[in-house]
Amino acid sequence: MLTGLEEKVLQFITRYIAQNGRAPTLVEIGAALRIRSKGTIHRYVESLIKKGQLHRTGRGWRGIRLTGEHSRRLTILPLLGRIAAGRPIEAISDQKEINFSDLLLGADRYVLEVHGDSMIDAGILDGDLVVVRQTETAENGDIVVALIDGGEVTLKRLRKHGARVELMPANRSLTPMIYPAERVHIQGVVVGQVRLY
Amino acid sequence: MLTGLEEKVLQFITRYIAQNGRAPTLVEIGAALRIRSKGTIHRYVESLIKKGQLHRTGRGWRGIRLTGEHSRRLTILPLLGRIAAGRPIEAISDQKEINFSDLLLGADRYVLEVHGDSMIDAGILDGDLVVVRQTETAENGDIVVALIDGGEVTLKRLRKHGARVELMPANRSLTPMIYPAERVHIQGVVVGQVRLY
DNA sequence: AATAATAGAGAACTTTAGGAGAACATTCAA
DNA sequence: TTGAATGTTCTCCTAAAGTTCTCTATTATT
Repeated sequence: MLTGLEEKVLQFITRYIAQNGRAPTLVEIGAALRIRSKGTIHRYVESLIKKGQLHRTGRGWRGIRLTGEHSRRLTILPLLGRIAAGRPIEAISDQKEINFSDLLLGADRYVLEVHGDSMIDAGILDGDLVVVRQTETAENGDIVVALIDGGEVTLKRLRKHGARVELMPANRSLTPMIYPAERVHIQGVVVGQVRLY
Repeated sequence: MLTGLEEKVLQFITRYIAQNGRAPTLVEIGAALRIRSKGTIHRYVESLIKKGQLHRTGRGWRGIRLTGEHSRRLTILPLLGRIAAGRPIEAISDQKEINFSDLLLGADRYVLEVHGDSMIDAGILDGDLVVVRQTETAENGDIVVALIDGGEVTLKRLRKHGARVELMPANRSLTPMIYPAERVHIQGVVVGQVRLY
């Protein structure tokens, strides 16, 4: 059973690791809790270790870990909350994590740089990168990399109408392209989109 | 467990190898990290070898390699070419690679889920994830996470006008918000945007 | 009232991270 | 072959961090 302060120390350590990827120092913990003494903080940490909430890796600085925490991968970043782009709301702090491995892993993934504006209404801008999963089949509504007549490649939203295939740009000023199914070969499906600022 | 500097050395070596196809020299590593002593760098490299992050091929110059486990981190995907979203052009096949590590690396990065439509004209849609670099300073034109009056958080494009700060939504139907500089605190700058389909 | 648990301060000490650089050995390319 | 570039092995140093200890105060329980 944890005391009030032990609970707060543990919460702070948890949040710090989630945000910074490494443990805080004793002084950093103390600063957060308005405690000036390193010795006092040290006592709490030792107590939390004894109670099984924390453990130590080696004996260097910042050498404490949460118990049971799976090893952090570089592709996992903390999801700190939701931010309103509409009207201001407060950012929520929770424990979720975003695993980019889901987007990146797999030998069948590759990246294309998008050129042009035809998918702008789907939030895919000129210069964006799209992560594509290599496949020859796609569902209605997927954004696909389509090979037309074996020569040209384009990025469009797919709509199948029996023997005909509609490749729909996401841009109000452009019109859909309609082809017989045999002229269009799916090269892959967009599974993600990334933009670097 | 790696120390802060060990982590930086490893990141630099990883990036250097990805860019140049061969390992850096000790002096090159030192120059990147503003460390003058070869001996100090050598100590870090030895430590990373002992900790299994690097290994040596023979003993020539530039004779270090990334360990198998490390190079298996799939933050690098092949960039196969450009795809036209406007009118069809052919996909170019070249050797470039996209290094997502640049986006993901660093303990100062975190992710926010965007809620709302105010950045829609910048291609940031409701539900998108933005990768934020924690900082208190930003340049004109940056998309920033701004804390207003210490209470509310919002995502907007920054424009500074002397003592006044303009937070501009990227949505034609919304108007900019203008505040005295002291009411607005920058929490971070958007360095990337990711959408998972 | 006595006791135990909780809580904080801080002094004194040890250990670790990190940096500089000298001296020497090895490797590579002109 | 030879010298410059690179790698290796040292020692010395500092600041930051962790550890151990004592002293004190408060609060709840018996």
